[in-house]
Amino acid sequence: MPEEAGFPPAKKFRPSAGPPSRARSCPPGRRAVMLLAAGAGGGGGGRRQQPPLAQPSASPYPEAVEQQRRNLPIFQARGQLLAQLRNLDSAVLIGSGKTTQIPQYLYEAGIGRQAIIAVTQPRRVAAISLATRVSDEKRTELGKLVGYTVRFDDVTSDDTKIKFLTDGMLLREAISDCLLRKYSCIILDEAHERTLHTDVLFGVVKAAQKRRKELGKLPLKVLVMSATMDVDLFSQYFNGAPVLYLEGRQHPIQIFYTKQPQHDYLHAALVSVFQIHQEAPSSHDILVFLTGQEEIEAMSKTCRDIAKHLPDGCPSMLVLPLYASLPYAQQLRVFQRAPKGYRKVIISTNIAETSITITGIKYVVDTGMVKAKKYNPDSGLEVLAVQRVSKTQAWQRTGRAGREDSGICYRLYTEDEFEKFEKMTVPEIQRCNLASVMLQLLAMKIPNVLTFDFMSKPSPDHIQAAIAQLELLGALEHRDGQLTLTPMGRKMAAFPLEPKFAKTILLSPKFHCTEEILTIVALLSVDSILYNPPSRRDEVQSVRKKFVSSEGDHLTLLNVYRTFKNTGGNKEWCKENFVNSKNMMLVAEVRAQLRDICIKMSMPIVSSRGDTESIRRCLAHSLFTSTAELQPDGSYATTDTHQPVAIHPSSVLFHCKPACVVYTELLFTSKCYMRDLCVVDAEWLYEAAPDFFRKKLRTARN
DNA sequence: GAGCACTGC
Repeated sequence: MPEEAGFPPAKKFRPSAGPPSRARSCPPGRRAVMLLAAGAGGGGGGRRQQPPLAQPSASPYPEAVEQQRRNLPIFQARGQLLAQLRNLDSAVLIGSGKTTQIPQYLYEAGIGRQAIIAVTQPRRVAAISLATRVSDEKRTELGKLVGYTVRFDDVTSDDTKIKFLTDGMLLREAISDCLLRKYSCIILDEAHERTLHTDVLFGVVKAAQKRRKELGKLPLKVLVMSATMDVDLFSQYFNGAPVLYLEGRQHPIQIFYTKQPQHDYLHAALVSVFQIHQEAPSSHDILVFLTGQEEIEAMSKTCRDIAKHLPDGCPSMLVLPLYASLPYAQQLRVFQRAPKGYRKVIISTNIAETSITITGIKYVVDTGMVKAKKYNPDSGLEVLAVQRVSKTQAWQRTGRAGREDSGICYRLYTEDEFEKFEKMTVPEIQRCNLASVMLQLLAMKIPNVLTFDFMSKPSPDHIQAAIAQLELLGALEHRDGQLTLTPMGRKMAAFPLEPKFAKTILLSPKFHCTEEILTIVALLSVDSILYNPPSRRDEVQSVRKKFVSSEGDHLTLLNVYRTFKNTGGNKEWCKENFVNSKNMMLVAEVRAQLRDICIKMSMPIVSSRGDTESIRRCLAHSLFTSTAELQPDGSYATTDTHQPVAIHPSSVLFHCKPACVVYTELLFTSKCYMRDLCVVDAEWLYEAAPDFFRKKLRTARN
């Protein structure tokens, strides 16, 4: 074992259930408990294992499919499970390998047949692949009995009874029907991830269930599914719902901690990788968790360099970086089998923790660090910082080593350090701007949004900051002591956008530039279309010159999009111009969706025909809360709070000194950076919001 | 003067 890291003897545990002391016994005091033996039966285990977009194949032998379903460990509990679920309003299910089977069991037993059974997922690919798989198992065409709904893609019909959908999509549906009348049963899967949308859905679904009961309508059954044991909160929240344990198949994983704390986790990771590399058979792949692109690219290069000079008899090494902004074709390489005699070493962000599942991983090296966003409601500032993972996250990483067979996990921290990690990751709802969430809840006509029944309540300051932001955008009014949406607010809620971007679109007809604003907002609402490989920086700069606008990033991006469209945009063009084609395609889809919404609202859609000033005026009028001015000493400060800020190095204005800018995002990394800037006239801002600036200037002087 | 974890509508 790596000497410098100083690993003591291993500990064994079973991954999906957390620490061993709790894995095999159920906490006392449960009303209903079910335990299944691990390791029984064949078949696929019911969990998605294929890479994104891989097509799960239908078995040519239908009987075989049915036999496979019967062989799943969960099948033994089917009768007992159904007997309980039939009579319950709500239940919490723990364990793995159940997402494909539970909805089928319910349907086959005639539970929830009066309407649709919904299964929500945090991610699109999961909703699509699960629906595909279940429709195969039912031997029906996808979109008939079993279908899915995700943004831009609705594969359902009047026959659909089992519907997989993203939780964000179900939340959208709740805006037009907050009682969710289409559904008899809602299964909230991957609840342990506590994504923003899942957390809001908890509240919306609970309210719908209660209201339907009061009105004597079709009852709504709610099942919460979690892969981890920390479910007390779920059970309490859903009125003490019973917890059912379903132990799935899992493989033992040995864990090694370091003897000493590691001050340099990158060096420790490097040492561990090469220790494993020199000892283990080449077919055993390694997955390393680091925090970000730069770190990962640097470590990849170092690994490749060292691997060139290893002694004879050592396997070759195939080093593969993995992070979200990596072009799709390069991401796919992690799924390919390495050539004979090569070991795959995948160096990844936490994208490999949940979003991407790679088969064949035998070793996990966990640095215990993650880059994550925090939000400060006082300043409205988002801080992106490297920090310790939570225990839950560490278990999740460890589990990645035991998906097909037993595995080994090296934790580059001591056991004492691990014990001091936070138990759970802070739910997203407590670390992000809540303006969108509040707008959506108000659009659902939920009575007291300020006291909404969240499972993990955000602080009152946090909610108040979101309300204040919506007020500034003109979305709210106080009527009869209640907060309600203005007509503007209702229109804003129709767009799948941050409220300030929805406002930008709604203001654009006044400036006769809706065509351009639709493009700009679409560009801002997806990940950057610009691909910046650090090793080819000079090349990127010279290619990008032709698009650059001295008026800022918004207009530069608009130029890239226009050129892409005018040259009949294809992947070849994207590659030559360092444009991420996947994101570019997405921009076109988003734009079309936003345009449709405008048309439904009977908004006039006109172009400014080359007049860029009107576009900048429109941005100034909608983003007036996010502005900064040049100070006498050459630095920048925000107009409202005089927070010192700097132009982000990715901006086309990085080397320029415009007097006044609007930005779309403030991000604190090593400094407080403004991202996506547009040059504006200070006068336009005062014109846009005279009250706001008068008040701000006064407080600033005091 | 020098940099951006991950989803989703």
